Amino acid sequence: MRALHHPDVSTISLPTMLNALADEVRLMVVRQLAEAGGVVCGQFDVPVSMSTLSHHLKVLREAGLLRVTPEGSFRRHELRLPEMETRFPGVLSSILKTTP
Amino acid sequence: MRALHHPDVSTISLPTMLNALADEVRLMVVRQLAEAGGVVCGQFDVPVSMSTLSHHLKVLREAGLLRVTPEGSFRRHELRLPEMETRFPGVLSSILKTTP
DNA sequence: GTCGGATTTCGACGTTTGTCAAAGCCTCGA
DNA sequence: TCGAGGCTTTGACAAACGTCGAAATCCGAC
Repeated sequence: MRALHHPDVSTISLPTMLNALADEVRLMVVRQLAEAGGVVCGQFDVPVSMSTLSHHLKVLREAGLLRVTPEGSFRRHELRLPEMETRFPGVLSSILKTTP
Repeated sequence: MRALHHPDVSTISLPTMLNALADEVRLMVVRQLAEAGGVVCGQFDVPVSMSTLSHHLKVLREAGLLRVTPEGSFRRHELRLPEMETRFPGVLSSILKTTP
């Protein structure tokens, strides 16, 4: 398995982060992660195909919002909330507080 | 002058708002508005042509972030911060607190 | 090693986006 | 009424995006 790249949050720009969150599907993913802690890829409840979900997860990961850890043949996804709060205080947390 | 449409903030979705803010130029505009209060179109300091700026202002207005009032031959732009705070508490204000 | 399940990558496709120059529209003042 | 200034609209274009199915990859179990 190729090592997954997780950018240092200090290198993430605000537009990059906001762009990652400015999509209905990705917002669903982030909300589900915030609620459930770690979520395995196949367990997200989203109305798109597996390959599209995979694409969205990549966008979120490259924007510094997700940490992905292989667990056997699964992949566990977690929100990098503490780090994002350090980089952009209040932004992600206030977004998560909005009602879907 | 055709009447300018300002959507009711209650009809704005979070992705729409975030998408409007997920652009370097539009973020510059919003920051300048937050600092200066009302800003006339021609006075924004952005690295794009007038027509492109006009396009970005339209995106921001349609996302409920701006109120535009004709003043003679000028157009005054204001951030709809209080309304957006009601709709999505903390989101816009925390974004404005980040350093450019 | 091989099979099967989980996930990603690859093409491909249509849509949306950001950009500019040119043309158009509005308002004010002469 | 005419002209000029301020802004928007139009038309064009390349680039980026969201989507899918099919093929490829990876991992654990048999």
